[in-house]
Amino acid sequence: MSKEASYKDKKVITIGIVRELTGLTERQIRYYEERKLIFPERTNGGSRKYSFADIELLMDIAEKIEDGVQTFEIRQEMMKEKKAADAKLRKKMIQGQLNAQFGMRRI
Amino acid sequence: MSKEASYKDKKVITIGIVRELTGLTERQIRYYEERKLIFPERTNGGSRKYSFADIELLMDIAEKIEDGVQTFEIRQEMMKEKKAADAKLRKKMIQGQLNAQFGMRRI
DNA sequence: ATAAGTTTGTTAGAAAACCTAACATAGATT
DNA sequence: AATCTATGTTAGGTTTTCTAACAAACTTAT
Repeated sequence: MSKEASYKDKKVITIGIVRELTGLTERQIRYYEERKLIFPERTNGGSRKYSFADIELLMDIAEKIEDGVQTFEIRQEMMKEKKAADAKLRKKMIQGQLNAQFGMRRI
Repeated sequence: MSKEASYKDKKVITIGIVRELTGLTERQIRYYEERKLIFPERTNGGSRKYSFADIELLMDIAEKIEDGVQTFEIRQEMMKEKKAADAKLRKKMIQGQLNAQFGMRRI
């Protein structure tokens, strides 16, 4: 419902803090990136930067790993979810187009 | 209105990122701390950690500094604002107490 | 006008945080 | 049996942060 994702999605948190907040090791966090589950940005110097959303995602990942799910399965799930979300967004955008063209002309 | 300050108030951002987001130098950021305008937390190792709220505050401070306001004046303003906010909160808490005791007994 | 305070830059050296790459291992999968 | 997965550990190097000190340009107070 909201639009203000500014805090949640801004990549501003270094890996040490992510370690503290998630309880994961840096090794794990970097490995999940290697397995394309997570996509931090980088500083000019090359240090990783994460968002709060990333942290939540990492905690979800950790839970699944504990349940014995493998990283490539998690990745598949995530791609499915993303595909569904994208479809929903497309639909909404088309709705918006229609509204822009015809919305004001309702009798 | 809101209660979910979790993202905005969590101190998770290192000084380099704060520099990038605010345009201030690290020297300035540390100086404003010395003047008690801002209160970062610390990692175990001693590195400063800021919140998004801190960053917004720093940008307000920067604006005032540009307008020629001195740090101690800014501090005074801030203390006044805080005092007002505290009073408001106290009032609200007392309201809550009253509600807890008598709120259910409304006829 | 002199003294004192404010704000910021710069420098230096040390410590903390982060990086990649490689090797190791235990367990799961093929 | 061979491969893949997930994680630990180590090593060496780079980036980031820290404090402290000195300096300079300005402003405020005496």
